[in-house]
Amino acid sequence: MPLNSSPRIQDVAEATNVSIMTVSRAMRGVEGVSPAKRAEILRAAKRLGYRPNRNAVSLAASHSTLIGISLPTLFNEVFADILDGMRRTFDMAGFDLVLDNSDYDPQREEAWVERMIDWRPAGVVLSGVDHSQRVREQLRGANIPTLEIWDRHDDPIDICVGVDHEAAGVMIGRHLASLGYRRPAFVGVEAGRDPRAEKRLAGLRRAFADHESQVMVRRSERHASFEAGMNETIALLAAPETRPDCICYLNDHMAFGGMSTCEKAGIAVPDGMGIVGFNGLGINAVLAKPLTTVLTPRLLMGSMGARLLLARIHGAKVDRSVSIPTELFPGQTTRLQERSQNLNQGLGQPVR
Amino acid sequence: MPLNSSPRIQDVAEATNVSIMTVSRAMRGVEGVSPAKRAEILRAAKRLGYRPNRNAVSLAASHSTLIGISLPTLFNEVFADILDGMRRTFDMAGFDLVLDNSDYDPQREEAWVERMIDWRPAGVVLSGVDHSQRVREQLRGANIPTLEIWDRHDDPIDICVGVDHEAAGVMIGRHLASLGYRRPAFVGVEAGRDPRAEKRLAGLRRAFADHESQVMVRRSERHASFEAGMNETIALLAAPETRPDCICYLNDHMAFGGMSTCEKAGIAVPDGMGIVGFNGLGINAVLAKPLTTVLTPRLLMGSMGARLLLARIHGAKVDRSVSIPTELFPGQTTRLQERSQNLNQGLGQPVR
DNA sequence: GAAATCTACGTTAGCGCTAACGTTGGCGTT
DNA sequence: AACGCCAACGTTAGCGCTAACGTAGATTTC
Repeated sequence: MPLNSSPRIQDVAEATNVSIMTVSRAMRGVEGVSPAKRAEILRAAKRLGYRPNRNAVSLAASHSTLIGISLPTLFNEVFADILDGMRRTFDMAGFDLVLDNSDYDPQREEAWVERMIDWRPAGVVLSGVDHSQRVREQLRGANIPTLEIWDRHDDPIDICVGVDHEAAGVMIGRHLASLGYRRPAFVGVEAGRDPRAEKRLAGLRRAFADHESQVMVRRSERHASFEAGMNETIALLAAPETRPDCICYLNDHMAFGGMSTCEKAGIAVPDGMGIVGFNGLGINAVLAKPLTTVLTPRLLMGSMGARLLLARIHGAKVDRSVSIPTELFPGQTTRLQERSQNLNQGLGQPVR
Repeated sequence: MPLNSSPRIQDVAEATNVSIMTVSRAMRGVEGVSPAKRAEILRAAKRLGYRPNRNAVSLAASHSTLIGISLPTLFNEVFADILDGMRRTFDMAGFDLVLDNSDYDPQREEAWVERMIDWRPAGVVLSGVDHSQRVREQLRGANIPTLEIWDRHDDPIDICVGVDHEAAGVMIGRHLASLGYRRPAFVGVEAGRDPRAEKRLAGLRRAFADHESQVMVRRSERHASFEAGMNETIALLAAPETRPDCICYLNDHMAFGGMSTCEKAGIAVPDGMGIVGFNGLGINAVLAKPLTTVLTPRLLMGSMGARLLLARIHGAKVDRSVSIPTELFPGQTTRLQERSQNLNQGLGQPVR
């Protein structure tokens, strides 16, 4: 063994007087080695500090133990949670994670998928289900187990685990409508930058269509932050005649920014204005007035997705599309119960 | 070329009637190929959809284009920022990132470093400078370019880029002392879980030693969250006789939890209690009463670290240890100027 | 008790690429 | 004309490992 170079399988073979194939079998726990010899080989390997070169293993096996993961961003607690949920599972199974952040840019994702395939990864994880045709073709063509996570779809590239965002939007809309809100607004980011948010907006519109209410929409050109929530809310409040009576935000951070803005402007939350966030982020646990939001079980989604992808990698038959239920969390930023329309109009007559 | 298998260099060589070595040179942009032939080869490669198998490249070259990155967690905005700062730089240079989260556990880090070395990575990034002796030996022994980021050290494993946390602690302490605070407290997490925080505490103690003030310390057993900040603050306020007059938190999130707790308890911030966070996190931009905190340029640190590591990988001579300056941000959670001790004691005499 | 079977190995032939060195032919030099 | 030189290729020998097949001796089968 040359100086300053790690030991190879050959070195272990020589140290134990067996062929390198026997060492290979012993190291991998494959059958065909007597228990005594296996123990001796493992001891020698440990003594010499031998560890298989993963590049060589990957080449010989025609695929690596890398899992490629593409998420839009890690600034978003949602994706950090999902990643964490997956990490433990993949780690325990001996896979290493190659991470990319697409910054919500499909072209970046496409370029990265191509590069990732060059590693012959054991699997690939993409966020959401909206991907370029080329990405779909490449992954299917290369026959790489692929998990789409966070959103759901009836025809995933391979398998998917996620939330039904349109249904969540409907749930929010019905809740608001049942509390008597009738002038809804939605604050998100530029169309295409977050397809999930657009689906929730579609659900919201569907729910309010029953009440013949239009949904006002504002989209920030920046990312979905506290500040963006403030700015768009200021814009929504500018014209009193078109002022909404409730605002649904893309997430809790924006919603918090929006709520602060309303209160600074002297608008009472939840009576003058209903505020709804999304995701149930950490911040909500310490707000004096917790946000009404939708809880999304992200860690669970991550670990479930990872386990499913592992099963798929090992050739098991798994569900193609798994839907994760969400839950509406009624905070103090929406009314507790319907405020009578009549009272609202000052008629002074109780309804019912 | 077999069905359902990607083209190899051989296929391109046959399509263009040259040896595979010429294709290899053309693809890599290495000299020794005429411009005409190079163009023809690249055209054929594109047409066939040929892309070099990275596992084979890595094996033949005896090292991969992977960069291993170990961060404690991504829930912490700090590390998400640092990662993002590095990502762009590495991405543009054609490196792929293998990510691990150690959860602040040195043993996990050690195990991961060992596994990472099996990939013969082009470089490794670790967070902080506190690593087991074995990690240091392994990385130095394998001669892998290694960047330690976020903290600084005079004898890094290889190179380091970070903040001088003890100096930051001193800066905070002097600021508080200059404003007349004399009963400081520090709220962090269990010792060993965040060595940087301990260094800041040491700096804080050093600054207050000049005023013969002891620093009260509380450490949460949970992670540095809003809630943990609340809980430890409640504990600090429990005994009125030992109540501090200012509290430094491990980060802005904890500080926000602490500030909310004080105000709920009827303690005026900043007069009755000074509150200092750390890092200048996103939340601070939207708080009604911005926290006094220390701004740490994390994106800059990430991209600078990445550029330095790249230079190191390419064999350039670089500084072993780079210190990044921090800046104290005076928010509204510490007094604006010294409140006279005399006035404080009701003597009614102006000082000086 | 001879054939069939099994256990515990070894041998051969790659996986797909690159470093290092070899070869060829055209060109300038004297 | 003889030589050296260089650009533009090709050839050889791996990188470190595994799949697939081969084989010797022990064990079982009927």
